[in-house]
Amino acid sequence: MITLRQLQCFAAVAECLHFRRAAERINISQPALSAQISQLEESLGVLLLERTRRRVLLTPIGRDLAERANDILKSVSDLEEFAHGARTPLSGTLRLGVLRTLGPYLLPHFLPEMRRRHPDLKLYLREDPDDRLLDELTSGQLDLILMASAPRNDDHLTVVPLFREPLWAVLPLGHRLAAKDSLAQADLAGESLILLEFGDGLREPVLALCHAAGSREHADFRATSLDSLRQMVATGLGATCLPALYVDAEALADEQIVVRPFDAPAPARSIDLVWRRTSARSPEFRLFAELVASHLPTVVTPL
Amino acid sequence: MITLRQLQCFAAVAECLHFRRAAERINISQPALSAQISQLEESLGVLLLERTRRRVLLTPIGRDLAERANDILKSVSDLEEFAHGARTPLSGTLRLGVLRTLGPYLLPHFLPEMRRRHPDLKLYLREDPDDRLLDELTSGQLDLILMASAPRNDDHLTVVPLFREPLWAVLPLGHRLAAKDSLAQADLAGESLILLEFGDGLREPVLALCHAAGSREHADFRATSLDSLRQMVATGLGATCLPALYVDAEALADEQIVVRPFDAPAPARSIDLVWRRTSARSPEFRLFAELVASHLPTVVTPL
DNA sequence: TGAAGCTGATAGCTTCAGCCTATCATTGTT
DNA sequence: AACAATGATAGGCTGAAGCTATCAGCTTCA
Repeated sequence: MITLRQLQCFAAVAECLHFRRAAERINISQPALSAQISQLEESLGVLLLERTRRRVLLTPIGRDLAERANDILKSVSDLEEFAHGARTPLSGTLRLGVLRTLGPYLLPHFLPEMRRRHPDLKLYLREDPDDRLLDELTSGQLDLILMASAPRNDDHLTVVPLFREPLWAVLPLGHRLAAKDSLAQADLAGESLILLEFGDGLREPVLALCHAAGSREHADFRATSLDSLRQMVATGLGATCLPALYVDAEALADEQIVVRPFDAPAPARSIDLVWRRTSARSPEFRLFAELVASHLPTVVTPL
Repeated sequence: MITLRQLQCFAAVAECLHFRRAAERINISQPALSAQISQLEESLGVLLLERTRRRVLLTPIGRDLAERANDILKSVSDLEEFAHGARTPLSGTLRLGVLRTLGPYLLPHFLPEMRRRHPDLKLYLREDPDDRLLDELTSGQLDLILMASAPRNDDHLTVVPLFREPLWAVLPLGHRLAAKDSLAQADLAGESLILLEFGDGLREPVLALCHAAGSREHADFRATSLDSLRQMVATGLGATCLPALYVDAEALADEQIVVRPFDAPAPARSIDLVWRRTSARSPEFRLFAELVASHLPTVVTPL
């Protein structure tokens, strides 16, 4: 195996065409440089330099190889510079997983500021159900995830609570509860609520609400996205609960539905930032958490 | 400075995500590999791997660097392979200098065969006057030159005589000598011959011929190329002598002029192949010489 | 719950690659 | 003929890189 040292020495000689000057340039003695060149020629099985006692010339092969050597040395120095630059926090590539019911409504609040403060950060975003997110985090396919109610009993994970996101009641036009400005949970007694599938961090808190309020899940329909849920409500299929960030971003402007807050204590889901405890970039991830926390809209409750 | 060994070790671990298997793959012990990785992380100032006792993951930076490391290793292995392949004779790039009055008429005779037998040889061609060719050869800008009457007293050079190229008399239509099938040198007595400038290996032998035959250089005209020389003769400006390869390739078909050979011993120029004695590729150059010599047309005399 | 089996890290030792200084051998210059 | 410059060689030292043996943390399974 040839070494970078050999290539470095060779590149120096190829440029200076003079052993002593080349040796001086890379701060070694002339014999040491001679030895490196000899070894390179030996292991390549090719004469790179044409030595007259009086001067040095590159052989034809030497010319080609000198060019390649310089390219390689440049790549190495790029790599080193890249690694050095990567020590600045929140730069490089970060693979962030996020719930489908959360990402599109939360990220716009902090991504512009993130880009402003950490222009070298490249975010790879992946939306998945919570179980998949956890799998991908622990298997190393993701570095960081945003999810609801992250598991607290797994000491491989670091979980940073970010905020509580309240749920809002979403009713068809002309619903009996639409007349009230805000609802108590008990107002939903007897209602059939349309729920999401598992995995988006919403089904569970709404089911809990049902249990507490004495309502139940709509028997015939189960939605697969917040938008379809909203549209199902708009067609009069029934009522539901939607998270505050989505309501704020999408539902308030929809005149086909009625949106009402709950009285305190409002039902809510908890959003956490999670990473592997062993991750080398924990400090950066805490920075990430702080940045997200400081750019939350007023519809959610910081923790 | 990081080393290729470190990159190689890192690339192996990045692929296997397992120290022992990676160590086995590159045939070192696991502790040795651990040490290499540690040193790489140390010198880059960056954690590349996330070590759980149970398994290994790449950090985000590690992923980027692994890709770069693989690129670099690939370049190195390409370089090695290139150098290895370059040991086959007459491959790679060869910078050949040649006289302007020779190249276009000689090269077509052997270049096709050269390409067939040595498909990996890339020829860089340069046409120049003889003094410039010698300068460029000794300064290392050329590897090999084809010229006339190369200097025999310079023991920095290896000179291989290739062939003698006879000169032919070239006359305007209706010239008094056009009636003869072939000329004796003395037939030119009293003629004014149009000559080339210095440097193309033709002026000197024709001047010698003038001296021997009792003719002289045309006082008013001196040509700068064989084609212009031919055209000057065609307009009746005077007679001249042109080399056999040119005559064979270009002048025989020209009906505006008359071309006549000389009786033996015909005036001629000697063509040599020349390289620096110190050149590492001397054996290949001898091969080159043989190939050229074995593809000469019958109009020249092999040596 | 405790033993067994992985994992990567560490310790102690050996070898050899890489470097230095000093000097040689060749060649071109004065 | 003496001198200067250049790359190669010799001898000796240091430290990097490798090995074997072992440790320490974790998982698995009886």
